[in-house]
Amino acid sequence: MQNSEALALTAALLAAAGDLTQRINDGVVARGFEARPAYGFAFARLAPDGATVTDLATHLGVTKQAASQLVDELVRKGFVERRPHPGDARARLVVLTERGWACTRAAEEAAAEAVQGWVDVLGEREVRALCDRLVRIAPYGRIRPAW
Amino acid sequence: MQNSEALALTAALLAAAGDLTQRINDGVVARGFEARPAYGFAFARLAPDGATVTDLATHLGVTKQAASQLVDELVRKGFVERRPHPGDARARLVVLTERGWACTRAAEEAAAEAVQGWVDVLGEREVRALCDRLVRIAPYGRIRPAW
DNA sequence: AGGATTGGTCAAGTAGCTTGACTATATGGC
DNA sequence: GCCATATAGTCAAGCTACTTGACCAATCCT
Repeated sequence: MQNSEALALTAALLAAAGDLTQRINDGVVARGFEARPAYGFAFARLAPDGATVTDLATHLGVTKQAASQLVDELVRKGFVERRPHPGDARARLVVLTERGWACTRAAEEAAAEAVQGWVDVLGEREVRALCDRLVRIAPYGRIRPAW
Repeated sequence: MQNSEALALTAALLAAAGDLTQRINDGVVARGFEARPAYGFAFARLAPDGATVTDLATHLGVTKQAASQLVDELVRKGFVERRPHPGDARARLVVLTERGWACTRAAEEAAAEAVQGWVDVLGEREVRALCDRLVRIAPYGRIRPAW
C-alpha cells in the first residue's frame, strides 16, 4: 500500500465520520431537540444505568472538567440529572431524564436514517462488513476525533 | 440494521478516524516537525500545484478566514509561501516550500505506518476493501469531523 | 461603464476545551 | 484506628481554533 493511499484513507474515514455525525445531528435537531453531536455519544454511555462524570470523561476522551461542563449543559437543557451515587459519597451518578431518553431514541433513529443512505449504496451486507472491520480496528478507542 | 447499531457504527468510525489521525500526527512530530493534524489535510490540497485560500477553505470545510489563519501559521513555520496568482490579481497562490514538501512526505510515511497496524490485524485485502467502500460512501465530503 | 460577485484580510467575539488549585470522600499499609 | 495517598468532583482562569461582520481590491457580466 502506497504512502499517499494511507493519507487518502484517513481523509475518507474522517469525511465519512464527519458526514454521518452531521446527518445525525441534523436529524436530532429536526426532531425538535436542541442538541450538538457530543450529546449522542454522551447518551450512549449514560443510557444503561447512568455513569459518573469521570466515566463519561474517559469515554469521550476529554478531561473530567470538560465532561462536567457538558453535564451542566445537559442538566440545563433537561436531558439528565445528577443523583447521589449509591455506593460512593464522593461521586454523583448522572442519569437520563425522560426527555433525555426521548432525545437518545431520536439520535438512534437519525443514525439509522443516515446509515440507510449507505445501505442504499453498498447494500446491507457490505455495511455490516464495514462495521465489523472498524470494530476490530478501533474497539474501544476514544470517540473524540480531536483535530 | 437496528438503530443502536447505527450509532455504534458512527462511534467506531469516529474512533478509527481519531486514532489514525493522532498516530499520524505523532509520527510527524516524531520526525521533527512542529505540526498539528490539520496540516496534513491542508498539504494534501496544496501539494500538486498550490491552491488559493478559498480552495483550501472549501476543502477543509471551514471559513476562508480560518483557512487564511491556517496559512499564516504555515507561513510562519516555513511550510508554505504566498505567491501572486498568475491569472488573477486578487488571488494569491499558496504553495509548499521545500520544508513543506518534507513535512508532507513525513505525513505520508507516518500515515502508511499507522495503516500498517491495521494491515497487520485485517490483512491488506481487507484494508483495501475498507478503503474502497469508504471512498464510495464519502467521495468528496469535507474533511473536518466537526464536533 | 457600472453593479454584482469573488478573493482576501483585519478585527472582534466565542464555544469548548485545557491546566491548575482546591475540597470532600475513600482506600490501603501499618 | 490513623495517617498518607489516591480518587470524584467542582471552581476559576486561560487559550486555541474557530466564527461572524466589515471592509477593500480585482474581476465578471450585461
